Amino acid sequence: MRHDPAERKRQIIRAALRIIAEHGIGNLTIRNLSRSVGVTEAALYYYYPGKTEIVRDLIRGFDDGLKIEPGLRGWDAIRAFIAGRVAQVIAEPDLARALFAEELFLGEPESERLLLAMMHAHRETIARHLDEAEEDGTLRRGIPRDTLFRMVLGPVRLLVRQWGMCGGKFDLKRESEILLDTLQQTLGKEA
Amino acid sequence: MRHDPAERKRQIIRAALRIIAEHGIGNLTIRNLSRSVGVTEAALYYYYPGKTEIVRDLIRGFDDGLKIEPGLRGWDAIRAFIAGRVAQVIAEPDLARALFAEELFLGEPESERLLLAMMHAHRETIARHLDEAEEDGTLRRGIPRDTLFRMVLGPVRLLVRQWGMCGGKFDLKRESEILLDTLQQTLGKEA
Amino acid sequence: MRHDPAERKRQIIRAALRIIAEHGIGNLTIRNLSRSVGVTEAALYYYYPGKTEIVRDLIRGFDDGLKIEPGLRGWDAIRAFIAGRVAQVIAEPDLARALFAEELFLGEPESERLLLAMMHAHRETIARHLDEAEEDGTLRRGIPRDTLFRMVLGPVRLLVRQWGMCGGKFDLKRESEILLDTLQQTLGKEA
Amino acid sequence: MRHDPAERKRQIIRAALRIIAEHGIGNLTIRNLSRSVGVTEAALYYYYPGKTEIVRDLIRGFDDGLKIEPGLRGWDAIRAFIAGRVAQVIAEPDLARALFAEELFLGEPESERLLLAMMHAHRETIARHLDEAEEDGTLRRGIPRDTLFRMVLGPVRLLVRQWGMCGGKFDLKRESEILLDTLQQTLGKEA
DNA sequence: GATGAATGAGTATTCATTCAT
DNA sequence: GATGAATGAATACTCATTCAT
Repeated sequence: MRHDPAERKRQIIRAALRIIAEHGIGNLTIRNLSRSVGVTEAALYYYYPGKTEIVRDLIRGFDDGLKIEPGLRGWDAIRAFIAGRVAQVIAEPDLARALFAEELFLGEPESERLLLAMMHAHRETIARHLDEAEEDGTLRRGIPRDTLFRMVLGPVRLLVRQWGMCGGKFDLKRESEILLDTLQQTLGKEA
Repeated sequence: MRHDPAERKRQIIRAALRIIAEHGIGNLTIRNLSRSVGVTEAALYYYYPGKTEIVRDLIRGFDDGLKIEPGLRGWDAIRAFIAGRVAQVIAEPDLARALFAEELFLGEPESERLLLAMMHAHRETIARHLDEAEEDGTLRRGIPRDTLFRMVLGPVRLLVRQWGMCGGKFDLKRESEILLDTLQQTLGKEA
Repeated sequence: MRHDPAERKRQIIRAALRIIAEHGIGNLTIRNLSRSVGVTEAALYYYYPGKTEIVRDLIRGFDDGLKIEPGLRGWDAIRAFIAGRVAQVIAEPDLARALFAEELFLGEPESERLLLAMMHAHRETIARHLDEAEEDGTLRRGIPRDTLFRMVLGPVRLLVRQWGMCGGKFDLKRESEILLDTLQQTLGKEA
Repeated sequence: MRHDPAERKRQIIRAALRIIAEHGIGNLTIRNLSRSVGVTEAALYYYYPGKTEIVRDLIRGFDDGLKIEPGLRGWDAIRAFIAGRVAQVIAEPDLARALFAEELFLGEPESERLLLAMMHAHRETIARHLDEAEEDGTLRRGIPRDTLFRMVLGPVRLLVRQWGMCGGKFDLKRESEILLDTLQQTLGKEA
């Protein structure tokens, strides 16, 4: 059982993520990756047809298990979405270095496309829930939607990256809750 | 005179930045760089001892011309700081792709250190000015300083990256002003 | 029974020949071969100890079923020999691409030796029958034996290769008969 | 002077030809080639963008210096053409192993095309001169043109290959003259 | 100020082969 | 009879760098 193929693939992806987080994408080579997994370079090609597919799987992992319960709306949905991200990053800390670093994958057109599609989908989701919050009267009116989006997601992205860059030295979950409370408070209907 | 060494170096850095922005850091090779500049690969070594030093200069360029007039304090200083960044990015649009992508330079320890130092310095500066704003009564009390920092700089970073990734399709200056107005308004002393 | 070992081996050899004919000997890899046969790479090693032995069998196949009825002599024997080659090539068209391409198997010493031995044997056979034709008075005197051999077998080789390279677009049997008639006529006793 | 680039390129091509002749095209690797030339593998890429271009130049060399003086016609032209080939092969004996082995380059589409084009051009040339010989009354009538072509060039090809495979053990020039005399005699107008 | 020629280490990938199951 | 998983050595090619000129 130690070596069912799906598990090995996961092992490879995890190792790839760790290399990116620790030594940058420039050091994500087949050699480094195979060593990190503990097999030969050739062995990787038994599981993946090429490096491209490894990176593709890695990027797809950015979205894994990231579903908002469909019942939620407005701020609740946004909080759930962000809590999901935070949980994901805590579960796989190496994600924090790569998750929001779209530039990393520049030059590999397929990766670029994948990432852009993901970003777009997330923006749509958040924007929809911000609209709901406005309707519900729990969000100030008059702020342009794009600005609003940046004010909500910008801080989250920075928070996660800070956590990644300092090696998880602070309590990400707690800080994210403080951040969201503050956002909700300052962006909420003014007294 | 057209090619005094300092100018050539600047030319090299600009070409490097363009390559990173357009084709990713993985394509920043001595060969590509030399072709982009229009000289031989060997010629680059006349100006720089090696690739490392080119990247170092490139990163140092991130901070060039980024001085807040010393007279300012509180929100004025913060706005000036961010306006400076925005002006810098508009002047050199390729910056937008690399400026906040600390992960790009992972694996080159000196670059990492440089970037972290820059980030730290900026955080100190902003934090100081946020303190001033609190003292001046133009900023809500009770928000932890780190959270505050994230809420101000996170959106700016995201804004600049969006502008970079969409190829400068919107008016960055205007959007940054809207963003700052909104920030100042929502974070300001409540009613 | 559909897959008794001998049949499988023949199947492997046939597949190998087809690969060489269609994609060149550089594409005769264990992987391509196994896929073409429809089994795993490892499975080939059940039937053959290695690639070398596969190639050896393939070359041996060049001579399979190539027997001149012992009763014949002179031109009749030569015609029978060549008709045999032609029939063989028509039965297995991929042969036409490899049969006379001794260079293909250079670098594998055993294959080289095998091929040279085959060529030598054929030359002896043909030469003997040419001698007989001279004795019988159906062949001009005065032409050196080596030249004679080249004048008879050279055109046949070229004919077969042309047929192979154009994908069997003309009637090989008919053309070979025309060729032999003409050879016999022009090389026969002058008026 | 020892190292002007054109000479180095010629040196590379010659080495490549020698490898093919001695060890087969399967051993024409960048590593073997570079060692044979006496430089690093990387150095080859200074002169050629890739292996493909080396092979292309090599094949182009098959046609180098192969011009029939335009004044000649009929048998004279054919003899000149063949004498040219023979001289070429004697000057560069490794050619003998590769010159007529079209199969060697199967699977590299560009090489295939190049070779086929060359073969076609030569066939046209020879066929034209055979027509002339018929007009001039120095060639029997009634032999189909394709057959005629095979009867003339087939023996030449075989002769050259025999010379190549036995390592130049006999006098190629002399044998080729004997061959041509005999051809001209047997194919000439019958008494 | 800059080039042409070269190198050694590294890149992704493919090869024939092995072996426990 | 055959497979799945793996390997070590090779493949073509690119990298940053050097150095004589």
